[in-house]
Order: sequence, then C-alpha cells, then structure tokens
Amino acid sequence: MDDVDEEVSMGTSEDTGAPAGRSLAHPGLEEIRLEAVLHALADPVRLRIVRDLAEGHTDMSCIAFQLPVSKSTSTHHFRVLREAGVIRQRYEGTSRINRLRTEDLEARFPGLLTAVVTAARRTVPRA
Amino acid sequence: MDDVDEEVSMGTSEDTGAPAGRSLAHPGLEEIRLEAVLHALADPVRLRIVRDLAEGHTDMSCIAFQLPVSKSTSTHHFRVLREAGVIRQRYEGTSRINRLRTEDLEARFPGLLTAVVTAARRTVPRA
DNA sequence: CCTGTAGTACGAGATTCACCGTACGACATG
DNA sequence: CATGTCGTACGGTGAATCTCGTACTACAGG
Repeated sequence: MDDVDEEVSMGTSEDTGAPAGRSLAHPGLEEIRLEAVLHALADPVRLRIVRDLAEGHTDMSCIAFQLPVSKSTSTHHFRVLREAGVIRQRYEGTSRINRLRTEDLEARFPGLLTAVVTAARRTVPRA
Repeated sequence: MDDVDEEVSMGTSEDTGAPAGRSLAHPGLEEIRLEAVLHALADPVRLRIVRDLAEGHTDMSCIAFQLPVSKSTSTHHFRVLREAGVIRQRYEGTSRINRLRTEDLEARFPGLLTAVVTAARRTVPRA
C-alpha cells in the first residue's frame, strides 16, 4: 500500500551523538487515518496491547506483554499499531519502549481511544 | 426502551413454512463483540454507510446509498454491519430498511459510535 | 572475543476478505 | 401471468492478513 516511511522527522531534534542507527517510521498527526486505526484495534492481540498500555504502564518493552504469539508475530502487531499511529516506539538499549499516542489520537479523533479502551476493559480479558 | 428482544436468533433457513419468509439474524445486545464492531467499521465503504446513517437519515434502503460497488458487494457489507451488531435491518416491501443500533451500541460501548462518526465526518469524504 | 538478550527481516503457509458476475427469490404493478 | 425492482445466495478470484520458523543485527557483560 501507500507506505509513509518518510524517515521520521520528529526525533531528529537531538540526534547529535544519538545512536543514529535505526529510525522508526511514525505517521505524522495529520497522517493518521481512521480506517487504519480501527483496523489496528480490531485484532484481539493488538487490542490487548493497547488495553495494557492504557492500564497505566505508559512505557513498556515489547517483551513485557507476554503475548500468546511468537516473537515474529509480536513484532508484526507492534508494527501495525505504530504505522497506524496508535503507539510510538523508541529504542532504549536493546529494548523497544512502547507508548500510546494518547494526545495525538485525542487531538485527531476525540474520544475514540477512550471509548475503545473503556469498552475493551469490559469485554476483553486481561493477561 | 423498546428492547427488540431477539426477533431472531442465529438460526434460519430451516424448513417450516417460514414466518412469512426471510428472517434476519441479529446478535443480541450482549453478543456484540468489540473486535467485530471495530472490524466492521474499519472498511471505507462500511464507514461511509454508518456515517450516512448517522447523518440523520435514520431509515434508508440499501439502494439509497449509491455505493461505488456492485449489488453483491453491497449486500456483503450490509451483512457484515448487521452481524457485527452495528445496524438493524428489516423488510418493507421489496426493500430492506437499515437503521443504526445507536442505543444498543451506546449501552454496550459508551461513546464509541459517537467518536467514530465524529471522526469519520472529519476525514471521510461524503457521497 | 564470546555469549546472551531483545528485536527485526525474510519468506512461507493458511486463512480471511473484498470484489465481481450470474442465477434466483420475494414483492409490486400492469 | 408478465415484467420490473430490490435484494440474496452461490461460487470464484486476487489481495491482504495472521501466524510461524529461521537467520540476522544491535547492545550489554563477563
């Protein structure tokens, strides 16, 4: 599909001595598409990730979720969430730290994330 | 609140003289699943249907939407929405009348439909 | 340097999905 | 009954998706 990998122009501010190695492509605020967000949230595994992130663990590495899938599949799901604009990922050592893009989503689709998380809390089982 | 009961449970197409013909299977209120709803809304065509229904046209026949797809595909999309619990369909002559299950969705997933429709109104082009 | 950890990339296989055309059924009207 | 309208059901095709295993890269310590 249309790949929006424009090399992340956001974290480049303080990239001085930064690792300069990997950069992760995140869509800009205006590029977040509703269909993509809904599709990203429509999967049970990803919904659990989002639910867990919203439970207060603002920052979590991928491995902390204990998902019932393999490592590859886990990577895939985090990628879908990231490319849809639902989460933001950054490196920290060998780990990848995940965080919900709460403010961005609230600005673009007010009330959506809150409603989904509330709904998931009621119907989606926890870990 | 006129609870529509379960005019039909998930079983049809079975002998009997049939109650005046076609019956449509709708999920009960407690059977509406979040993932199914999100998946149903994640498609651009179905999102437009929902958006149009929410625009004030509470009751619309399938043909009134002028969707950019064939009749078969149109039927498919309405079926997905109905089975997910997003819309309710009933017969009226040769037409099928569609209506959003606004109250049901609000009861089960508060704020969800409103947030999605608001978001769609801002980013999804009209007919 | 070597080992371990955290995660990615690359296919591959199975399933689901969106789309279509054609054939058919139910209703209305002539 | 004949015709037209509205929609369903039944396949079928091509694309997308979910899942996995294996091989690889980047970082941290001993």
